[in-house]
Amino acid sequence: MIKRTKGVTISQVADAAGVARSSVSRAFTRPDMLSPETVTRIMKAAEALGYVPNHTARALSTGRHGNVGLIVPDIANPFFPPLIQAAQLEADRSDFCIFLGNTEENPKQEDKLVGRFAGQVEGLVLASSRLSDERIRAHAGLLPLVLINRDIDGIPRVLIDSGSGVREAVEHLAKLGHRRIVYVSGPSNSWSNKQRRTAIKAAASRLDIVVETVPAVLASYNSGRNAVSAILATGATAAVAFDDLTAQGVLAGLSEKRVSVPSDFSLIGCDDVLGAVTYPALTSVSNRSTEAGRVAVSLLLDMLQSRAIRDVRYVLETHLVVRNTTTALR
Amino acid sequence: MIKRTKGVTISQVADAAGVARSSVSRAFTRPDMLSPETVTRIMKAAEALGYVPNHTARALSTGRHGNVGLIVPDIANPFFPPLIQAAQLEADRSDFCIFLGNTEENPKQEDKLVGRFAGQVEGLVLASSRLSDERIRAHAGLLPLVLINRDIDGIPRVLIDSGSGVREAVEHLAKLGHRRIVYVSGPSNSWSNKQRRTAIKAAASRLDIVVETVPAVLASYNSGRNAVSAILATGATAAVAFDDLTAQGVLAGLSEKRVSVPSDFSLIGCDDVLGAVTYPALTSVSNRSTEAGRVAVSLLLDMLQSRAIRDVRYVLETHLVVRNTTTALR
DNA sequence: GAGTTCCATGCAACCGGTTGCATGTCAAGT
DNA sequence: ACTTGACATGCAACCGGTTGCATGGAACTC
Repeated sequence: MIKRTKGVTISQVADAAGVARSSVSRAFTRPDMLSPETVTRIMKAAEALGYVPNHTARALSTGRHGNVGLIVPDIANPFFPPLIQAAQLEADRSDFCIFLGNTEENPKQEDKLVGRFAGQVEGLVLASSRLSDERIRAHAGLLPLVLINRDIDGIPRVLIDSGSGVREAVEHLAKLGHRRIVYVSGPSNSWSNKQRRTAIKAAASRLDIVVETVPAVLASYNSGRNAVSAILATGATAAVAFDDLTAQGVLAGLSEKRVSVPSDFSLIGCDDVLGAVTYPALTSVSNRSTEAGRVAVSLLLDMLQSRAIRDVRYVLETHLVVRNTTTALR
Repeated sequence: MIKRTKGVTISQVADAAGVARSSVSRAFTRPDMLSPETVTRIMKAAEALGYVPNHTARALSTGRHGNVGLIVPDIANPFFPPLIQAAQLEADRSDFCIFLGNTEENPKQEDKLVGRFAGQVEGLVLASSRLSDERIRAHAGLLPLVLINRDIDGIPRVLIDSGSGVREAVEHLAKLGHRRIVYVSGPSNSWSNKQRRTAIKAAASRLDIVVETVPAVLASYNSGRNAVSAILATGATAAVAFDDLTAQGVLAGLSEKRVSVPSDFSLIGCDDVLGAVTYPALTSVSNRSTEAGRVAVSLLLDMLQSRAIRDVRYVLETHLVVRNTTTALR
């Protein structure tokens, strides 16, 4: 059986060291205000008693608890773990802790989480939020907010411009001789999906390539797989998928239909989350999710410091990473 | 520019409703103690002012803040996201929030995070902790702790018994005619790695199969890929890898050496995190990470309720999921 | 040696809730 | 009509820190 030791308070330390509570407090927060001897005496007493400042009490009186929240739609989507990791690391550098929320792609759940987090975090990062602009604006009125992959005026945001990479993807396919391609689209309410579809169409029309869109409903392996018949029906010779997961599903679906990649069909993913880890290595549009997570948290911490909200719009460009699922048309 | 509204306090609501602060407090926490009319009057006033109870203040006086911590060694390892997701969901059901910590496989960082979390969480789940038994015991003395994939007497723990699945894997290979196999091992300080290696050796010796161990240092794609030469040098016809990531690396390495899977070589992964999402579909040992996350949090919440620590040892069995990377020896 | 500064420390109010106990009111019991 | 009890509400202490201001003594000035 393990017994719990309960908290040592500042008063106990003060008694032990023969000083006032305020001095103990200052020994920990502003030691320069005290004489060095007093500080060491207090520290010794604190050490001996095993004193640890109570985070909650400190938060109550200062109003700063050193926590930030991070809300993502789906942790299981491989796009997010690196983002979360980077956010965590960045927060850690400033001794902040991260509250993590997963919304299951559900705006109601997202609203609920924001509410639960508000009050225990100093600020919030919303990644790929599924909330309406109005809801986001409303939340931003209550606490500092930074968005990732949502573009709302007046709210600091970090945008991964997959457009630039997608453009390269189309150019790459054009150079390989493909004239008819498919875009396997993702969730219709996703900002990234709109961005990618728009970029593809623009690039294709510029290069005189025909694009058809096949919807994959969700960004998932199975949707990609189920989309294969529709993809082949278009007569296209190459496809760009909304993300790597979808692409991987398409890959599997094609292989089941004995269409081999890349000799019979070229395929490009987005986000580059699986490309380097699977076989055949997927040609994909790089994502900058790590930077996005880092920058978003760093921006948020800046806001907390300066107490001012600047209208930042931080754009991260992406590029095509060519691997082994694309080849020249014979 | 967005301006922040600052907190409405219980006193303001009390004034507005013409009652004492304590009544407002009770209206929110124990409405049964008040007359229904008073409650509605208070609620109306609160609503009008936009009052939201201050979580921190409440936590300070009650000692309960409704947060639990979850610490994992590597979010980017696909084993963990489903675990985190399930933990989150379970916490959510009881209106708890999750603090997430990522240790980068570093015990120092883990220790630091535990320290930072303690004091703002009511309890902690340590998944695949890299800490020593002593450190874990020490932490368990300070706050309620539940372990995942660490087996320490006296501390509640959830164990994923990959042994059972690994045994099935060896039996499967034996049935296919393989007599000489390789275990591509993972991090040496990992509990799961020990468990898997032990299970393989036991099963193999029982079935009269030769096992050689090839280390892959880290559980990663590249380590697996680099291990291929050593694997082939053993003359084995099949391999079981520490996890799916490693297996995927081995797959890539084999393919580079023109060894095709499964016709020339059979390969089995562990954790089943990629098998269903890549091509060719990887035969793998199922993981139960979702259940593990859910059960661990549920156990922790139970502990918090009853304030008692039971010595729970919850074991989740695993099974082999046969897909397309294993075949009979010709 | 008296006046002025400056520094180290203590005092006490405050952050925003919760809760044990006291008080007052009203209805039921006899 | 008087007691008794139940119930609704208020009072004030408390959770564990932080911080503006007051104080006292030492050093410094002239």
